[in-house]
Amino acid sequence: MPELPEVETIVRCLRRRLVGLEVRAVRLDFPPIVRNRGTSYLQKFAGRRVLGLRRRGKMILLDFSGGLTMIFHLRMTGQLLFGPAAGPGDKHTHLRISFRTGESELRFRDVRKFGFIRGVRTDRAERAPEVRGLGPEPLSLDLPAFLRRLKGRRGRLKSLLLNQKIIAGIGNIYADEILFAAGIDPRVEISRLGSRRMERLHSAVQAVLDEAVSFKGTTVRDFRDGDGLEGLFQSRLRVYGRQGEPCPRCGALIKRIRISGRSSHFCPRCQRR
DNA sequence: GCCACTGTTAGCAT
DNA sequence: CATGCTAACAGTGG
Repeated sequence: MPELPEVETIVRCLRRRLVGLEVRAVRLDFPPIVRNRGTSYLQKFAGRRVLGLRRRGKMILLDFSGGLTMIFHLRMTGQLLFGPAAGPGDKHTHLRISFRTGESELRFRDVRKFGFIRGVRTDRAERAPEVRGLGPEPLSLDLPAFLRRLKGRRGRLKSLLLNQKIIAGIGNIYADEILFAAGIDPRVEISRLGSRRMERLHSAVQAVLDEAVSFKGTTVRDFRDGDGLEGLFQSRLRVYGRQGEPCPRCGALIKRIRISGRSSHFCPRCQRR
């Protein structure tokens, strides 16, 4: 669930809470979420200060003094929460980091356990296996660079938007919203897109993601920011989850179909092949 | 109880 | 290499 706007929201929230804090202890309750070969790697973070937080696609990079970085991916149900340490916590909290000042701790929760953590040297963070293959950031991608990324690709447009190697950070919700904003059918073959529609697509990517970030992301079910608060964008969704409701533009009923295994929502009248 | 469904992506097949 | 399908897990709703 956390796509670019949700991850950006978490990063901005936690930056205010964590920067400057010194780690007291790292406790790991479910070792398989750590991708390092030895899970004891995370113990190296004790005694270090948080220098900053970054986002890359849907990944969160937490930089510590001494040149170490903790990389998080929340996948579908992961949460990164900062708050008062509460006893043993619930069974879905897999990692907790306590700090020398204050009673609050940072917790990594993940009901489905798809998310992961990897500790790396900061100077090698970009080369971590999960970060290395990511495409560029959509919000700093100008039109010519965007067109070059799409050139020579095949398949359905929606699958391309979801491909993190082409552009990093777009997931199922925003792919649908972007295609609605651009007025393009999600099933369209990429090769059939003319330059007019490529331009519309490019501006829709930026407009939708920008707006979703300003509304602090979308909470369908699990998403929370670093303080545990829900996003505000769910009421602004135009098509995602709105099958059977009238299109906000033309009134036709929103359809829901399956495209390469993912549910896809679109307006059959506004969005053209 | 059982089955279908869920926002991601690694790994495998084609 | 590029693209497409599925499993990994746990919970929810019909």
